[in-house]
Amino acid sequence: MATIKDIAREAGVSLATVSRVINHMDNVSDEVRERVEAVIKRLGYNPNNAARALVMKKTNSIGIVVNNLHDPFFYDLIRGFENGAKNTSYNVVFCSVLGGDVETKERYIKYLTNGVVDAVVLYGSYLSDERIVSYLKDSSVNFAMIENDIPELNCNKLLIDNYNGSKHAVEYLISMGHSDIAYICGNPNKKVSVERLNGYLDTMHKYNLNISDGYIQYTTSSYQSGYDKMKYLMKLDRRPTAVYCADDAIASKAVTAAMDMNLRVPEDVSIMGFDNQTVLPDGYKGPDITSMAQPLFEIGVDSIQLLVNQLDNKETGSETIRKVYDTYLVDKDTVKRI
Amino acid sequence: MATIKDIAREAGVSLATVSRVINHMDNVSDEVRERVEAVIKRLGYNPNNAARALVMKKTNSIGIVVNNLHDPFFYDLIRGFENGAKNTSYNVVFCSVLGGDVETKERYIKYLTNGVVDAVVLYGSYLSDERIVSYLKDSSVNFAMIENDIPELNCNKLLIDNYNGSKHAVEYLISMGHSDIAYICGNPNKKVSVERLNGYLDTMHKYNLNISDGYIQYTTSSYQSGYDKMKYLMKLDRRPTAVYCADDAIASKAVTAAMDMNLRVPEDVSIMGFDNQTVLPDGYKGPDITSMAQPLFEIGVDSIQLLVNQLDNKETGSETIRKVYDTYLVDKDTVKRI
DNA sequence: GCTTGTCCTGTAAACGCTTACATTATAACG
DNA sequence: CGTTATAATGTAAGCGTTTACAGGACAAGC
Repeated sequence: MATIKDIAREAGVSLATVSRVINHMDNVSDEVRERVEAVIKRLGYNPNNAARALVMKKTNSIGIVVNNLHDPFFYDLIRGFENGAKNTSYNVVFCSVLGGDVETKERYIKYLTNGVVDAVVLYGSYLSDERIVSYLKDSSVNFAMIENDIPELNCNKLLIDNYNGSKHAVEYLISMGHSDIAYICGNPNKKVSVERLNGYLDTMHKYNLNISDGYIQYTTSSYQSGYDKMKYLMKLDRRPTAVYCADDAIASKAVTAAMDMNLRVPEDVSIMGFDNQTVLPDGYKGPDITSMAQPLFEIGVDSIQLLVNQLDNKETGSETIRKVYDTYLVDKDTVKRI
Repeated sequence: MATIKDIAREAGVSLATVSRVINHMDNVSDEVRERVEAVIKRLGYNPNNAARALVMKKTNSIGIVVNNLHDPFFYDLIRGFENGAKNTSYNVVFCSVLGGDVETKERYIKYLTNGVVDAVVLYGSYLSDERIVSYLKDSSVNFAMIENDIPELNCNKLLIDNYNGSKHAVEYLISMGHSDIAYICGNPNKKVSVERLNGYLDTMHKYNLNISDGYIQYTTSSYQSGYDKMKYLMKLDRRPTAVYCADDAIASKAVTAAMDMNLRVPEDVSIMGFDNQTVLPDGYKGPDITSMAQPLFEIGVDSIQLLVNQLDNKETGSETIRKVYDTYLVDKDTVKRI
């Protein structure tokens, strides 16, 4: 690989002059500029980013860390990131933490934040790990956390109003005439699950609706056990007329379970989900699921552009933002009025 | 951010000693090691990767460049990359080129290959762009190209046998009693489309089957126009009994089109795809598509591990490999014997 | 006691770049 | 013609590491 030194020698100028040409500074004579550019072209020179990052303390890139990049849930979010980065001068790199493994997560965060990127977007549950939070707390790179409101962390936050989303969902079911509404909860250790659960509980209470025995089911791993929980619900003496699920992955399993029991959705049972996940794995073939949508595309775009703005305007860059996004109902084919 | 110099000062040792401790070299006395480690912990020190990369000419990371990371087509491939990287010491970063834009692609490749990663995996069509090929030709980082066989490029290649896959698909349809077999082709400027088309043509000829007028349709953008092409085919005087599609995105549109015309799949018309794409966008609700599967997960794993091996064994690392992967038939629900 | 070897530690150069500062050449001005 | 401003270029330090080499302390062997 040719270095700036090679260019300087070949062109008969100093290192500084070559650097000036590379960085398009205007205090170089046309004659010298052309000579240097010719040599750069001839030798196929490209500046070394590590060296640049070292001296400039700036990499012009942004990192994104998510838990299982392959998960179709990220479809809109990734599109958001891609579009947010378009027309900026920043390179965006994605890192995937397979299975959400904490060691790997920590490794990637440290890797990125030490001379590789200028800012990082984090998605996923980081609450559980004290080490990561305390590391982030005194890191000097800019952060944006999506869907994770860690009080002791003073960084940019892009959050979803899960509680009110849940409330909205339940109220919609009620408005459609349902009162026997069951709930299949996600992993109860996650904050998001608790928020959605609380939205369900509070709304049921608010409208004086009874939550019969067994109406609240907890999935262990969201995708798989939703199927069994749904079958359980459908066998209850007082069978719910509507089942609200903590996310669409669960809801899709619930629909499949109902169909496998020869129940029609939504004629025999209404089902609602959360996330409005347009891409579902495993060849789901039920009706499109009525769901509370998160504006993931918008959040993806916003998080990148927010960081770019902060990086480019160093003075205002110190103040972090906290934005809560509303969910919205997307009415499809799994809820019927009774 | 604390630097090695701060640690050295605080611990009362030289820079070299700190470096030795960081890199777990054994020629440091226990007493000094502990002292240095304590300071490192106290100051929350982490080594700067840019500085390291500069002096070591090694980043311990691998880059991946694909064309639209959000595309569900990449589901298995990404899982492959993730799993291939697991248990290695390399960090893997993904870069997405939105819309396959050539400028962006070049930018990302140059970014990665100049001091950011040690090796790069490329997926997608790079044939079209001379600049990128010639850049790659005299780059010093290791490359692995997936699904793109560029003769003048001496790098690792992981290829799909599209021709024989297509042959296999058509022979299967023939074995199921079909002889009026139409083909919906993908973008004919792509090599992969040509290979699959040739597989279809040669197999039809081999079995002396007539390709009626209009039986070969070309989609412009694979996802959208497949729908219209299918409708066109279904209106032909000599309506094909089977339609073989260049990929599953097209096939899913074809199935939808057939269903919208009140044709049953596979009772009224058989449809085959290519790629065995398990995750389809847009709430596809037809039957699971019989398709030729690419071993994308395996290719993902292999490409990372191949590069890791080459990087770790510098002596054998010079010889590049070229591996052609066979596709395999996955029989689902869109082909019927007649 | 001197040499030799071993173990630990320090010194300083190097990686490839940017940039503050110095220097030189040239033009402008009285 | 001397002074001064302006523009173009060069010199050298520094970014945070690693590592070849040197040096010192100490034990072992003669």
